[in-house]
Amino acid sequence: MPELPEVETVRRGLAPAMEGAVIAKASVNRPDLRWPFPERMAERLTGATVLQLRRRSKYILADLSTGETLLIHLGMSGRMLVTGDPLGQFVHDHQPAQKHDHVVFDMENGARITFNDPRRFGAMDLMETAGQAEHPLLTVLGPEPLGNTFDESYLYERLKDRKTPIKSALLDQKNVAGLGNIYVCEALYRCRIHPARKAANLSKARITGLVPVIRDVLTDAIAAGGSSLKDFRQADGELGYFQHSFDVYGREGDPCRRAGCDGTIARIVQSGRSSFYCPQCQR
DNA sequence: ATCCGCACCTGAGGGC
DNA sequence: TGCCCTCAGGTGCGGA
Repeated sequence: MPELPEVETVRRGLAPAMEGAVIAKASVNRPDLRWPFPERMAERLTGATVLQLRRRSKYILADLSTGETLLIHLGMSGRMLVTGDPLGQFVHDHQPAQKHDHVVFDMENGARITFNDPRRFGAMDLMETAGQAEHPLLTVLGPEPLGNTFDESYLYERLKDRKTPIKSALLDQKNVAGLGNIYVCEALYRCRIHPARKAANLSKARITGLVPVIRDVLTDAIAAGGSSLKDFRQADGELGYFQHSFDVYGREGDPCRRAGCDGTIARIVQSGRSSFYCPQCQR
């Protein structure tokens, strides 16, 4: 699943097909993903114009002409594929329905958006646009890592008393919203911080040093179109490229890429998730 | 208030 | 070929 850069890549891929376009027909092929879909979801979407596609953390938010906002989360394995368009702007003809195609939007402009999610950890919900700030999935989120309120003093104050490992602290969406397992590993590597270090034991300089690095890692990944692991595709079906830029994620046993370091990338398990790091240069 | 492990699912890959 | 095991990008929840 997609972390912030992959979700942003999907949002950008969907925008030309969906923004300003009418949902001619919404098809909902099962009652739920992680949670039940909202009441009458297909009817509430059909006929609506998508005014704007936004992203908050790993959520895509579609503001509709009906006064409602559609919330979409891709979970671990969710994809949004755009096919078939009259202008030749998008890539493929409509494909035959695939296993796990759970929701399909046929747009009046000829584009089709297919939400496919084998593991069904994803989610969709509808809320009033005016009241979206109160949505339970959104209220708990910390600041956007690429936004203005995520800065050095914020992160230091937020983490300086935490006894939890820095890895866990950065994965906690209440502290900063949008990082996942890959980009936390990569950011800690760039900062030479061992993932098991307690946040409270890190100096102020080391914590604040994470802020620009987190921004850089995410910005670089967005520029590369995200990373393509097992399940992720851009909305046009193409692969992202950032996985070729991973310094540590998935590189257990491979040599550290830092100039002058002869370490070997190791893997440990922290709260059930793999952490990749270089024991030689991350302390 | 924090923190950790569990749960929710399917599919891919490796070993035998 | 098949079976069994492990692992996978997330995150809400209950209990410690």
